[in-house]
Amino acid sequence: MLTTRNSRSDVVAAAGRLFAERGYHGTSMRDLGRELGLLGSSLYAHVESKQDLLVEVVEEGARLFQDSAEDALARGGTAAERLRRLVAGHVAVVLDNSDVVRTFLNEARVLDEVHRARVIAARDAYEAAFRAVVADGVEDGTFGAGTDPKMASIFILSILNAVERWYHPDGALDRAGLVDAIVAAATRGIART
Amino acid sequence: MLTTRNSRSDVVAAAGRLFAERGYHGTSMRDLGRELGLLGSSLYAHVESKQDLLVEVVEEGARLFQDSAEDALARGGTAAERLRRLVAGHVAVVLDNSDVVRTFLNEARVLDEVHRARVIAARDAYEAAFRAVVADGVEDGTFGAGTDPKMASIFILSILNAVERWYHPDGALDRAGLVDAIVAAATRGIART
DNA sequence: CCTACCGATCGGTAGG
DNA sequence: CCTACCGATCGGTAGG
Repeated sequence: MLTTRNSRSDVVAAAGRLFAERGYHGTSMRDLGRELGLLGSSLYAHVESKQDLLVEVVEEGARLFQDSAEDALARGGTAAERLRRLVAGHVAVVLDNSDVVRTFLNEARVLDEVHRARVIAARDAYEAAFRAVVADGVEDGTFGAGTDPKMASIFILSILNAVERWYHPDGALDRAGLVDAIVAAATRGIART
Repeated sequence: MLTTRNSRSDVVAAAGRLFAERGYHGTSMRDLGRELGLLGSSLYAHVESKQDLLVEVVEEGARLFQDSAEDALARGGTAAERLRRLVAGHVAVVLDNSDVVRTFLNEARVLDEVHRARVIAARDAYEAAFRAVVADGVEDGTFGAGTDPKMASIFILSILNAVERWYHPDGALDRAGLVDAIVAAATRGIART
């Protein structure tokens, strides 16, 4: 059995896994090395510092959400259609990159101020995309006239960001059903239908 | 200026603050000592171990939510009334004990299996209270007949648990307005009204 | 609550 | 990617 050498992206991926599971401060470079079958000190052939690894994982998370929102909006359509694509895109990002997303959501506070500010800006831009779509939906009558786009966006994103905490892909609810349920909650109400 | 000695509960309170801000692994006993104006080693006059401090903070969080749910249900009333009291109680717990709550929500994974299992059981019981009230509301017609109590509870709790991440008490939205908005999202829909 | 420690582990480096 | 380290910091203890 041939064990190939690790690439830099292997190291980043493993770091995302451990940071997600145990947190940044709960993961030592020796833990990370063990995960890859090498010594902690050997990691410095691939990476400059531990912080550097966190920066890469978190910025990958920011990129995934940004790209998802861009895709969802680029195809146009009604506000309802765009909202559904935003929700479906978010769910896909969370379920297909849970390590990166969990690190992005929970460990960004450990970053130095410069990088943390960048993450906050990315989150704000992402939320703004949701807000704009909801505002469009209020104008075209998809959503109720009294809807506050900011509050609605916060609530929708609260539901989306919590998905990772409870959803199991092998359960009774499949991915499309999950998206349907969240879109229904957003448009028809949590306890409606 | 007289500086009094610290009590055990002072130590636990300070631990909650630092665990919430920097995480359990991001907080050293020397950090905690500095916060209280004493040396890290002096903390062991008040407490048996660092883990012990985490256990106390997290179990206080569990207790706060349990008591809140018990109070909300004890006074009876319609499903809608009980749901509103559950929401208002949750918001009060979060806003009046944000350090404890943040530690409860984010640092429980660090606990040993026995204590972590206890926390998970407490969370399950708390969610069950929401589920039961929503189920009652479906039966008495307060909520739509198609409402899934489990899914609705998860969504409501997702919104409630996220409050701590964005709500600032000194902003335009006061506490009663926040509760109203969340109850409205739960009953009339996120993007309705 | 302090002094004076302890062994273990941490992130990281030099040199191969 | 390993060997062989480094200084700093960690949780915690003995004795007062």
